[in-house]
Amino acid sequence: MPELPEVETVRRDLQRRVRGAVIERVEVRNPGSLRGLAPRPFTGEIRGRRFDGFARRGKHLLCALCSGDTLVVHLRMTGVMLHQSVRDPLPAMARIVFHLRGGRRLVFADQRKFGTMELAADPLSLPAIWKLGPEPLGRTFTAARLRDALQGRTGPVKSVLLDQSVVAGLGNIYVLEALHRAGISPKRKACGLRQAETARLHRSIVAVLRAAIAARGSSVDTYRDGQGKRGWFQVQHRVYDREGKACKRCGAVIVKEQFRGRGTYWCPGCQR
DNA sequence: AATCGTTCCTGATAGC
DNA sequence: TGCTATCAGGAACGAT
Repeated sequence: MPELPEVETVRRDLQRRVRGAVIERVEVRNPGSLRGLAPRPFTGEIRGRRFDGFARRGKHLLCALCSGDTLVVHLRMTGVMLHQSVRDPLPAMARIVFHLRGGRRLVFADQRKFGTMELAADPLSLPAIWKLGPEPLGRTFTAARLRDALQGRTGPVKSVLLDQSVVAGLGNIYVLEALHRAGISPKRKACGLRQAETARLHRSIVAVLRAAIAARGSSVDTYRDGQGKRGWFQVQHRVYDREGKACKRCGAVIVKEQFRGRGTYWCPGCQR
């Protein structure tokens, strides 16, 4: 599923290939993807505009239009943003299609229809954006800041790291991968981590995200980049989707358990 | 204020 | 073989 590294990969693809493109027409094939907004004002505001640039905040893709408005996209579990030629077959799960001048299009496809997009004059006015915690690859995300955020949180560290107001952009895959690298069990109480463990966790989060971006993300299931290609970080996973396999660090068998309604992978041998 | 369960959705898959 | 039940999960939401 698209988390920070996947959304960042798509952002870079679109920045390189779609920036400057003019939208001739918007096709709304699934109005539900527009988060309750009626299709008519949506298409009307976008038609004829130019994509000025692509930014990212957490897992949100921010598409700036020349009108000053921003198209805020969240891919959730199965969303993809595919830049293709009009000669290419339209994906079966195409939900919103931006027909671009010059024979190309930008397709928002989404199997499970959980993904959303909305138009905002100022993205910071959206709760989903202003409530976000620090960018884990930004200067404000320090070990001290992570330690502060975990203080007073009695829930399991895995759940707390999935809270987007603590750190922005982590999902199930990278939380579990970071916890393994840090040697910390997902079930540990967040506020119970020692300072050295918090420091290790901070380093692990940064390291795993950087490595995943370098590998263009994890294509465990439906994730694809802006050209429809797979990422390859999944082959570097140490716990996620590795149930029953040997831990690459200590050799113990990786276990999977439903924990708080989510599949949770960890190594009982080296995660304490 | 934090936390927990529920809900949304549909293709893939396991089980019979 | 073919059908059906189950599963995957980010985040909003309501209840506690």
